[in-house]
Amino acid sequence: MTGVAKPSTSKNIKESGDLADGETIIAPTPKREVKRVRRSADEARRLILDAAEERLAAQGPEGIRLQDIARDVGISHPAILHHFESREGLVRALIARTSEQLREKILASLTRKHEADDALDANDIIANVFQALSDKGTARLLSWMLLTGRSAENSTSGALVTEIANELHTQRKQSAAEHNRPTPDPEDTLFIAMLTASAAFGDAIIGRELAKDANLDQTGVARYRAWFAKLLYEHVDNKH
Amino acid sequence: MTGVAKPSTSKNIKESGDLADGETIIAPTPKREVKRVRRSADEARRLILDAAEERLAAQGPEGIRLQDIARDVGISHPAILHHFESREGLVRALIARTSEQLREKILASLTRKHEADDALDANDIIANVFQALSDKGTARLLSWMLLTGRSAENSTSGALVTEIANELHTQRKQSAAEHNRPTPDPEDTLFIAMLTASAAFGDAIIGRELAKDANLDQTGVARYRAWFAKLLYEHVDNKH
DNA sequence: GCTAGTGCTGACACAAATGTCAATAGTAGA
DNA sequence: TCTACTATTGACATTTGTGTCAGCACTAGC
Repeated sequence: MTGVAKPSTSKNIKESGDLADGETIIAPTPKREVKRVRRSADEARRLILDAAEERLAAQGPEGIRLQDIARDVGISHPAILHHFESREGLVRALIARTSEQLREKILASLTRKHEADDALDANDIIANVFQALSDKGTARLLSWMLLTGRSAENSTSGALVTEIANELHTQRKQSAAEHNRPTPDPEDTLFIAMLTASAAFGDAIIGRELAKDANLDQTGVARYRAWFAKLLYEHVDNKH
Repeated sequence: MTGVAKPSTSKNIKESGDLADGETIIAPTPKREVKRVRRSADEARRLILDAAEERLAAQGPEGIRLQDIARDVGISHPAILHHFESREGLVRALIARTSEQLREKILASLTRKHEADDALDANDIIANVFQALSDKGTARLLSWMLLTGRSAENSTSGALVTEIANELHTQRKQSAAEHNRPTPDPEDTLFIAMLTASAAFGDAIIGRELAKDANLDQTGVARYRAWFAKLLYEHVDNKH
């Protein structure tokens, strides 16, 4: 979007920077009259992160450009630098927020199942995990983080799998005890978590391509995920 | 051998630690005396792509910078533009080459198993697929391709899964016929291929993090892949 | 109403990367 | 050996994006 032709000479002619509203171009735009919007720092940060997130999801890593994001929010790009110090700071903040959101979503999904009586409804959990990674380009963001070597600064995504595996294993042990079955192998549970994470992650990135190529529509994708859930479920069922 | 030191270049020096060939750095090389190296166009293209591939694997997408790659090869950056027209052209060529190599590797691995008597040795195939995607940052490249929306131009990666699924299904049908068993569901085979692709793809990107976090060493990772292969194998065994 | 604090802005400085161009120099083929 | 072809180069142009700076303007606290 915003394929507006540049003035090509210098940047002085630029009106107010808001390319969205057409009226500002024609009108002399008495800037003095416009009341400058002033938000709380938290609110401003939130809006900026939202815009950055959207850009990232829509256009990939290179979509994170201060000028563009600033325009989306309706502020000038130095305002972003004011709040995040640098582009790198913005990226880090975005990664941190996204990771935390992912963590909350997935753990919530797991413990929700835990409270319900049926030990683990693989179908729902799988669907939730796949969904969480696909939403808002979360997997894209994390993948970019890994691709650019920013993983060292952020341990959330890594630690998450162990956390999940532990939670899962607790449930499996409990379920096994209730049915008088032998305790499952912890590594088996870990591998289930790892496979789910990898598969969901990969799916969030190439899933669309795969589905398109295989001529799978919405329901086909749903069948695929259900198939995967069943695969795991049957494995668990036969195993313990 | 361009020993020309750019005035006040900042981070190029810092990065030079991972250069493969040391000779270009050490040699003082008075420029006038050096015989200009002239390669065939194909050879030059190959060297440039190799360097780009290495940069990409080591430093991520942003590692593909004409100046750096040119320095790696030992040429000037306009030479790259001469051979690939633009940076975008280089990227496209790299994607094409990598996709093709991946395709060959995986299909070779599949048909190799086909020739051997045992229908499909899941262990080997899985290992090969995971390996092929991890090598040289192939998955990273493809992931970047998808992240930046270049997927439309390249159908290899997408079509590959269908191709694999077809090949796999042929083998399954054959195996089923030999053992007087009912024909397997084509979609089941497709899902196996999709899951394997997603899992291997995801693994190539976050696998390192997952393994590190879960305290899995080399053998642990091998166990994980074997576990996955077994999971599929058992599924196939129970299914048909 | 006044003042301090700070969110925010325009203009500019700066760096880095891609791309252009005319000229140079290997090399194959006559 | 000569000639046409083209791989290759240094210098330059352009673009684009980040970061700096001094000052303006909104709001809370007095």
